[in-house]
Amino acid sequence: MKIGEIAKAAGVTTSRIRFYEKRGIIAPAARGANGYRDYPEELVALLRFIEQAQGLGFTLREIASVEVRSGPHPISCDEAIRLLSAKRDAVDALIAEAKERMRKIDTLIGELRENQESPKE
Amino acid sequence: MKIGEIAKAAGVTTSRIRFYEKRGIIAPAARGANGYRDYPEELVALLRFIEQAQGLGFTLREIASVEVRSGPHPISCDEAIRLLSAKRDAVDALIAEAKERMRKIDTLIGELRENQESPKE
DNA sequence: ATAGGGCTTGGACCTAGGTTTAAGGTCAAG
DNA sequence: CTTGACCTTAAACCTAGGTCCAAGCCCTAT
Repeated sequence: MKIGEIAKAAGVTTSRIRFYEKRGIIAPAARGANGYRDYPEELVALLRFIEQAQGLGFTLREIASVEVRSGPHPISCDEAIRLLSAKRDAVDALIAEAKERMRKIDTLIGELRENQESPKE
Repeated sequence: MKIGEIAKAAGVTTSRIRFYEKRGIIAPAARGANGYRDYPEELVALLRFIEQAQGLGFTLREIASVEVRSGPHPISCDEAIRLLSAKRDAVDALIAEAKERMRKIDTLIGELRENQESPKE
């Protein structure tokens, strides 16, 4: 598959694919006789995985550290589980913080509303 | 308070404070006769709030939209409630997003563990 | 064979959020 | 009065994650 085809199939831009290759997030593509990049269809899954991982808050660096070493089946090792667990904890902490902040905001809103109802103080 | 003092008190760098001022995240500081920035102690709390908000995933732009207006000209009670409510909704959305993120992470971890138990297919 | 797309490269540019640096002014202590 | 710590500015630089562009090749259809 040419770069445009795989980009379309995976729903990413061609420039992004080349960017990923340049940064080592994906392996350099094989080249046809004309110099065009030639991709196996499996790369579609990988590109989707990268997007998914980014959506989960992973940096490209983190993704590369998992993906590059483990080849075509990227998400299948202890390390991936370790990284995901760490990320899970981080997201959990984020939620706790956000809830605390919301509680504070709610308190503040409540106070303001009271102020409004009894403007005299 | 001079910039170094307030920076230390708030646990941020002086360059960051100047950067915030330049970007309009905080109001321009008063200046002493020597041209030095002179800060009220309340700014410590604001700087801490900015860090907190960033920790919750808010961009500086979003933070500025609330902060700048609550600075020089005190906003009305109504407007404060409106802004806070918008913020509340944003935090709420963030929490929802984070929960979804965690759900996906848990799913992935589950799949990986299954993969581990039944190795190659 | 000529037009149009798609491909190649490198490098410039972009937003976000800062840090670092250069060149200089100020202040308090010794 | 000199030293060192602190302040001022603008501008350059940085990482992350990309996009855009120019100049030029390749392929396919008409």
